[in-house]
Amino acid sequence: MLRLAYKSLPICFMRFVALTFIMLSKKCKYAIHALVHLAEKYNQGPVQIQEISDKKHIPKKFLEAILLELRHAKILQSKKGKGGGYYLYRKPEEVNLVEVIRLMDGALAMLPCVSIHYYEHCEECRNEKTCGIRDSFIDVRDETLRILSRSTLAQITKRERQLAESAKPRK
Amino acid sequence: MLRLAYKSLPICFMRFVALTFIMLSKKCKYAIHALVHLAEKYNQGPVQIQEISDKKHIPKKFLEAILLELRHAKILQSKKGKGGGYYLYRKPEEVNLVEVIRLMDGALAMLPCVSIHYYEHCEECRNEKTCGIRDSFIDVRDETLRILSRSTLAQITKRERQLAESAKPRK
DNA sequence: TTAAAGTCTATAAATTCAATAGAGTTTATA
DNA sequence: TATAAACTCTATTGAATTTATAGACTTTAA
Repeated sequence: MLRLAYKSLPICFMRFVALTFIMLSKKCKYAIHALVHLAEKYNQGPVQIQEISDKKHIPKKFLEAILLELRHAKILQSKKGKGGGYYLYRKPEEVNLVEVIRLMDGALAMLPCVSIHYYEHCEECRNEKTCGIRDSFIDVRDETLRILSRSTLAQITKRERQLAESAKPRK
Repeated sequence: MLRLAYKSLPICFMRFVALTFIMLSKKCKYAIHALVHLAEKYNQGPVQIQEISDKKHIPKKFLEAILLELRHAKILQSKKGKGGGYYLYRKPEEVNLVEVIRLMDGALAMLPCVSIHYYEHCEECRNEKTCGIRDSFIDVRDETLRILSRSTLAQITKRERQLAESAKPRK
């Protein structure tokens, strides 16, 4: 994720460094927003890429590729030809953020050596058994998984309706 | 963080894509490992860059820049000239992973719109007040902060000693 | 005075991210 | 059955970031 946050540091190559954040990629954010849009339109027929692109301000060509990937993962289904478009392949309750993030960005863990799906041996610690750093990141991973697996498209759209309701001016 | 995990996908530009993970950068991992090493040698005089580089398998020149940055953040102190090196500026109890990660990689939050230190308005959701996506990521952020702020260098080295002890063969 | 060790500026190579171009295929419907 | 709408797929590009290296400079102990 690119984001310019200028730091004044004496080291040349770090002086006007754009801080990279440990954040979701744009691709992943786009995917989530597109899915939420489709969840709102669940059971209302196919939605065109152009509509999602317009509503969520996502570059159309980039969105095409993202939706295609979601279709291959059997999260979305599409209908080709005139009157076609994309729609959810499963119920909104059955799609959670863990699956979407893993598909788009890969591991949820902050270190490869604590990742469940993308595990990789850590170069720096000689002995994983006695590495005191891993524990904290295992805890973070588990909490993240717990929270994001509860966040389904159904839960998100429900929450949006609640927030919209409470934001309305009272009679 | 670069890591090659090949996916077989029909889309050309995503076929042999190297999955990017939402992970700590190498720079940040190196920083943590270097700090743990210095915490182990707390109050034992300056430790040379070369020693840390050798022990933790970190490229020396890269490590130099990292240690310098940690010194500017008043986490480390250095001694120049012969017999010089780096040592902790504060007690190991007073350096936690939140500070180190924020310094090296920036925000801990997974989305700019839920970040405390690097907040940025979200382009995709028109109205932040009624966005149903933010809540989950606020929860993740808070749990991550809670866990990593408890992870101090003192806690990590203590844990390493415990693990080393329990890994020993019984008499 | 000299060797050891950190400081600093500059640059390079590899990789990733985000986006775009354009031809091809499928389908509803006039 | 022709046509326009809409998804599918391959390919490529440009910019930015990450990681690493080169080399001159400064400080200090002995």
